[in-house]
Formats: sequence, structure tokens, C-alpha cells
Amino acid sequence: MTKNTLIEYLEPIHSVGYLARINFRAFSKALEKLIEPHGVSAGQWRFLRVLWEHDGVTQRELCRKVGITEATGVKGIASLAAAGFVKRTIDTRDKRKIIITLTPHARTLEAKLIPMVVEVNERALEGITKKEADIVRRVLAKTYFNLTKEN
Amino acid sequence: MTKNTLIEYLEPIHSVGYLARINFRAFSKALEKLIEPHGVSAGQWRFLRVLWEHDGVTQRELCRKVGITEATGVKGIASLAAAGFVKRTIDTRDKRKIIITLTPHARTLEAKLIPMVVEVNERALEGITKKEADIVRRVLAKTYFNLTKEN
DNA sequence: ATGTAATACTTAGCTTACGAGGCTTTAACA
DNA sequence: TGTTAAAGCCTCGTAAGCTAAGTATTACAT
Repeated sequence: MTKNTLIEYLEPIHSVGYLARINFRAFSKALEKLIEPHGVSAGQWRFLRVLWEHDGVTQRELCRKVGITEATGVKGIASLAAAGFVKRTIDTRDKRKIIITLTPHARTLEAKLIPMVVEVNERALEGITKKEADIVRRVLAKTYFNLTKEN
Repeated sequence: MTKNTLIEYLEPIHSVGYLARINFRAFSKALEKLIEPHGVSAGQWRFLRVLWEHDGVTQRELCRKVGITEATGVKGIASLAAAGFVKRTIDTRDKRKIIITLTPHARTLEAKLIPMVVEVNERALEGITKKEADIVRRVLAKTYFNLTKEN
């Protein structure tokens, strides 16, 4: 990347980290408003979205796909189980593993909730071209990779 | 720990909201590693960065510039005061207002800490053109605006 | 001048997140 | 086989964020 001037990092608006933070909150809040009437919190949503694609994964794998640590996952998955969205089963072949499976009810929620996240994304990306959105996704994937890779 | 690959973060499931969340954590963690030896947490950093530019603002204004609610600000500013980074003074003309002022020590930290956030940003944006980075900043400012504007 | 509204900060209670370290089960290997 | 290492999940303590409701001060309309 070309050298940035110092002043640029002083105004928060110019920092990708700052923009990531305020956008994360904004996306969460906007989504929450839509899905809460279905008894789903933004935190629960993050797990459900992964499970709709990959039902029956282990707890560790689920956490990895959601993008949180296992310590955080324990609480989140407990909350999902308490709400009746998932069932936790000990793997018979490897008793260390816990398999997370969606309940029928949680599976029916997919059809209702997916349009809501689509709506939030469309509203967020209003006035932004597909090309720009693709650049944003690609760059953010790269910045995350750059910051988390071993070195 | 499973190796993370760039490709993995390019899956369609990775919406801008998801990418914002994981980037926020990644930026925070990377920065924290650098500034913690100076006794500053990532949370405290966010306030300091604003105060270095705008010392002597009210608590409400500071929160607005940091991008958090006032309730959250109370805790953060209390932690800054406890660490000896700021002083809280009641405004003499309007006793509702509390003016936040940097201590001399916190002011000297600026020269030490700014290069660190520059480093984190440069590392994050490695392999990304200035043009792309500008698009990302502009788009993220717009998505935030789109999600938070009244309607 | 006084009652009401607005402003500025605080408190309480909840959520989501992390790291460090602990426990149980499985795998590896001398 | 028996010991050690690794894998997978959990607990504890802490940080940072939110909403809703509360207190104190100031502004304003009548």
C-alpha cells in the first residue's frame, strides 16, 4: 500500500478499524430490530446462519466458522440450546466432541430470517455499485488475513 | 489450530457485517498487543485518540466522537481517570456538563502510540492499493450512514 | 415566577467477547 | 503397556457494548 500521511490516521473516520467497529454495531442493531420479533438475538443469529449451511458440526468447528473463540462459543451455544434452537449431542466415536444439531423449529426459521439479513444488506449497500461492494469484501477479507496470519 | 486461508474468508457467507465484526476484533487485538506495554488498553486508546485532537470536550461530545453511547462512555472515562490519563471537571457555567482533560502524562503518550496505530494500519493494508483503500473507507462510511439514518 | 421540557450524566442489568487455565478423553509412542 | 501429549470443551474473571430508567441542572413558555 502507498504510504499514508500521519494525519490520516488521526481522524477516526479514516481508520478501517474504526469504520469496522461502528459498522459492526450498526449491522447488528439493524438486524436485531428485524429478527427479535422471532425470538432470535443478533448473537444467536450468527450461529444459526452457519448451522443452516453446516448442520451437525462440532462445537469447535462451529465457533471457528462463526469467528469467535471457544470460550465465547460455550455461552452462545448454551443460549441457543436454552432457547430450543439446537441440540447438543456427545459424539459416540469421540466423546470429547459435541455435535450441534438444529431443532426442526430452528430449521423453519431459515426461510423467515434470511430475507431479513438480505434486507439489511441491501439497505446498507444502497447507492453502492456491485463492483465497489466486491472490492470492499475482498479488501476486508485481506485485511483480516493480514492481521491474523502467523508471522 | 486449523490454518486459516484467505480463500476461506471470500465465501459468499461473509457479508460486510460479518467482515466488519471480525476485522474490528482483529484490529483491536493487533493494536492491543502493541500499546499494552504502555499501560493502555484498546478501549482506552479509542478515547485518547480523540482527546489528542480535541482536548477539553464534554463527556457527551467525547462519546459521540468515539462512536459509543453515553452509558458506555461513563465506564470508559472512569477507567481513563482511574489510570491517570484524564481529569474530569464540572463546567462552571453549566453544572450538568463534565469536561474531560488529558493529564500531562497522557499527552506525552501521543508521540509513542501514534506510530503503533500507523503500523497496524499499514500491516492490515499490505498488498492493497491506495485506490482500493479509499473505496473501502468511503463505502464503509456510507453503509454506516445508510444503516443509522432516520427513516 | 413557575411548571414543563430538554440536556447531561449515571445506574442497573443484560449481551457478547476475550485470555488463562482446568478437566476429560483420545492418540502417540517409547 | 503405561506415560505423555494433544484435542475438545468448560469455568472464571474481565472488558466493552447496549437499552431503559433515574437524577440533577438549565431553558423556555406562559
